[in-house]
Amino acid sequence: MAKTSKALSNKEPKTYTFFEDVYEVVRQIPKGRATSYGAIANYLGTKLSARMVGWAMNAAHNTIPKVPAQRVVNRNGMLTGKMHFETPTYMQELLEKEGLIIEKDTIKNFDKIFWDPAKELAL
DNA sequence: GCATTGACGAAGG
DNA sequence: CCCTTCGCCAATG
Repeated sequence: MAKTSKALSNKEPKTYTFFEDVYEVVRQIPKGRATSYGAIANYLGTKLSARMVGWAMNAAHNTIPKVPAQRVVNRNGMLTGKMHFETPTYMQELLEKEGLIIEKDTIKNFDKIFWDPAKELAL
């Protein structure tokens, strides 16, 4: 699990395990909850590279079904990636529809709705 | 093949 | 408390 693309650089760079793992976790985030890149990275064992999670999300735009990336924000609860959506406001709208409260591009009560995969999915 | 960048995060000043 | 720097790994120029 969580193998790097280098490890499987056979000639089919489509088996991005790391990316798929990220998508899988993100899709399991319950409605009305949110998590951070670092939390996912921590769950995947690459906590020192939370940036890779964000990088994975960048490619998530082509995945089917679409990954609810709006539920993934930075450790501050800020919608840093909203600019990568179809529209800069789409991310916030989706979250608000799920019952979350966004204030100044930041999720209110983020510490309460925070969903930690390493804890909730804790195996 | 080296330098820069990036949807992050923790630490230091 | 705000801002800067460093680390991490992969992709891109």
